[in-house]
Amino acid sequence: MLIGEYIHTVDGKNRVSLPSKFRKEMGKSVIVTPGLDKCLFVFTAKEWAKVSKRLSNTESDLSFLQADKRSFNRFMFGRAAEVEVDSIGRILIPDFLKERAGIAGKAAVIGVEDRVEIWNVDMWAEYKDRIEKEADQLAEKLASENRQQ
Amino acid sequence: MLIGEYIHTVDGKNRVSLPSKFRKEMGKSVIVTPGLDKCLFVFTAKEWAKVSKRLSNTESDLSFLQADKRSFNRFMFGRAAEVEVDSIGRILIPDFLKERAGIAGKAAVIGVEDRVEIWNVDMWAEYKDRIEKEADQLAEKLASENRQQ
DNA sequence: AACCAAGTGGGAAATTGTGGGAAATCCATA
DNA sequence: TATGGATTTCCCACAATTTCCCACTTGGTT
Repeated sequence: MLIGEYIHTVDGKNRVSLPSKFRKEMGKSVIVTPGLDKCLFVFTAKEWAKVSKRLSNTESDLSFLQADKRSFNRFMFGRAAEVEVDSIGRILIPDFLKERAGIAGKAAVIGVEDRVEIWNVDMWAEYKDRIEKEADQLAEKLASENRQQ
Repeated sequence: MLIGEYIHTVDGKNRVSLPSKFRKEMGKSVIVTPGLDKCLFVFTAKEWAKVSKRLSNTESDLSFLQADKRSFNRFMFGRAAEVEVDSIGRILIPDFLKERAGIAGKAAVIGVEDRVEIWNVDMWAEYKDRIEKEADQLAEKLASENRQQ
């Protein structure tokens, strides 16, 4: 399971070290995609297989209108990149993704159960503040939704 | 069951001894997360599995499509850390968690049934005071209600 | 008093994160 | 097709941090 927060540098060649604790699980090749909320998602090959299968399956129960779905898939697939993990555990962030996430200098690398997210450090700090404040409300809400199921 | 209060030092390398009475139950690897009231929760691997399963609701593979779930997962996993218990029963508190809990020098290590909590000593003292006063008031209130009957 | 267990501290070794140079590849142009 | 330049890939090196191990101290027990 991928968990925890790490602040790593993005060097002049757009390389970011994966935290050593993640390396085993990440394997030697990963998929980087634009994520939701202005971060980047990094999936293991295995997770990506799951995700892409679910997204491309036209009979899936995802409540997308077909047009929306096409757009979303362009967003996810069209801008995804398969990148190699180098011999000492770094990945290379393609320019357009780096730009999209507003990443430069330092980046927050976050383990979120089965994927990794890469954030602009400041945005991550802000985001954390916000979710912390909302946490209690959110927990209650999820709990009540659970109850209703 | 984990019970009792211990004041332990957090040394220059961010290490804290688990009370020897807790060690057997904690195993060799635990999960540390930000808890409520600015303390840290320390779960056994087993407890964590329960907690995270209950909260993360993994039955939908694409939970990242829902904003609520994204937030919550980042909250749960992004700020947690899996840490090894060293050969003599200490754990290492990651900087970002230590900071969040305002821990330095000394920390209160509290057994709370099925998890351990780590507190800034002063905050713990205050919290205890408050609970105790509330308990007193509550007792008095109950007593006076009784008297009036 | 001697012993044991628990908590604390610190040194040495191993690992991790970072930077940068050299080799390989690609691309445009002559 | 050959050439020069730029970019990418691969590899090595350094510094800082982390990990591992051992030793000291304290307090309680026999």
